[in-house]
Amino acid sequence: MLDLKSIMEEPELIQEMMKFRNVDINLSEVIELDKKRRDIIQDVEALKQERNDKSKLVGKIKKEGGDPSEIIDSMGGISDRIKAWDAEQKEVEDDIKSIVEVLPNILHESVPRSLDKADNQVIETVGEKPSFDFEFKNHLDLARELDIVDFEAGGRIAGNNFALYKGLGARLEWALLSYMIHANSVEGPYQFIIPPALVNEESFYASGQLPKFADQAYKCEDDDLYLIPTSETALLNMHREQILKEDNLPILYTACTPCFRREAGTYGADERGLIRIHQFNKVEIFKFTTPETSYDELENMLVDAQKVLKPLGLHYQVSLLVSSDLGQQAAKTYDIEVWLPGQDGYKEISSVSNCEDYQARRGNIRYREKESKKVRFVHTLNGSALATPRLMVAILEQYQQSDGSVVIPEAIRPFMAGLDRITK
RNA sequence: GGAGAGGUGGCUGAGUGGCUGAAAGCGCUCGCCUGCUAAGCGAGUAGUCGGUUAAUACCCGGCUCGAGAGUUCGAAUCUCUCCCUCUCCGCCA
Repeated sequence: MLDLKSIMEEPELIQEMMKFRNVDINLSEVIELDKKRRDIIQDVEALKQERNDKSKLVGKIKKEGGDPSEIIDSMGGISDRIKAWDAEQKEVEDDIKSIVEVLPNILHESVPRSLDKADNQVIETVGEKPSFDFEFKNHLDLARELDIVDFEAGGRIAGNNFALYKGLGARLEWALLSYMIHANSVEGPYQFIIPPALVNEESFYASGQLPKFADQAYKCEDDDLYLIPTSETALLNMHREQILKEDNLPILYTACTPCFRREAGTYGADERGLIRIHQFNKVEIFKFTTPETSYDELENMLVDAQKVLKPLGLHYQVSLLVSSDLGQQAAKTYDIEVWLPGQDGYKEISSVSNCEDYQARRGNIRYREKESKKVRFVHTLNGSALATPRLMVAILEQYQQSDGSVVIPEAIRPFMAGLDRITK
């Protein structure tokens, strides 16, 4: 959620940013509504003051044994009038909120402004494209031949675009998750969390999923709970409605959860198999920081995500996303894209973002500044480190051998009882 | 799911209609004192919105004691609904 005050102060600037985020908005309506809101507040507060003053007087007169009925008579209907104004105020505030809450975050100054995703800037390339001196296979063929992923069974159990890992496939999946958790929380500084995979409406709102992206979520109607699309949704809300101590910041968490996405209307022909499925596992890293440090922490986070990826020896690149490619919550995002031979392209395997105070404001997550003792919104950052289905695709495709087997990256072997290869 | 208890400031915890935005303690901050990383003394210490302002400094006012609705001139205190936590029982991985 954007800050209403900054909208009032510099609407042109924000409108301009929204334009580069593909959002056409005229903020003059919000400004009008806010003016109306202030007018109402002033009127209703004058009435409330009168009510309070007179009520106090009644108490005083009664205590002194007098007769307050004259004053009580003079207050006829004042509470009803207040009630009416209160309702109107709420209406105006709801109108403002309904406009502002669906606006995306502001842009950090370092974010390239473009409406064309092709302008994403590759800032780093690691490793090289593997070259095969045989006819290489895509992950679908490999998985079928090695019998490690069963889409048919997944479809039978749940539906289309649900995957089922099997045998060594399941073990590889589990090993990857263990490896990543280990990298983040044993070798890295993140505290390991296993949060609920279902969250309530408040949590879903705070993370930015509601109201705009309700149609992308699986909802349990009977309980008003939502299946998380990422553990970010859960981790953010660990501190919802709290005031943290500056001394405790930054707070660093890593979590491993299944992620659930309806992906309504997003499936393309090039995204069959494990590229885009309704349920997948992901290891997330998350930070609560002060505003002053959040961009340094973002850079650190990008390094941390690569610390997980690099030892796997995969070829990948890092991109700085342009304005129009950012998610709603993000003010700045780096994507890590791994090379997938079967796609003849790079696919996002991690996305590292600074959401600044966008989510903190929605979830009312604040901290007390040590010096000034003032209460301020924290900044929140999230990143994947990493998402497994695509990681598995990358390993299968990049590590495939001419005989159809797949070599397991060395870093993963300790998590697979030393197994070094998946064969038929 | 059933029975009972409870949800108050950073924390613990008083408070059953006006003198309570809230005792006391802890914690924290500042000052004083003390020949030493202790103790003592004093003061301060919720958030948010609006007005005012150069000011996110004062000052004035509104709101907030789990959430919402109600009774009343007036509600942390009374009534209703909902949510959550704890204890016991039941059920179940």
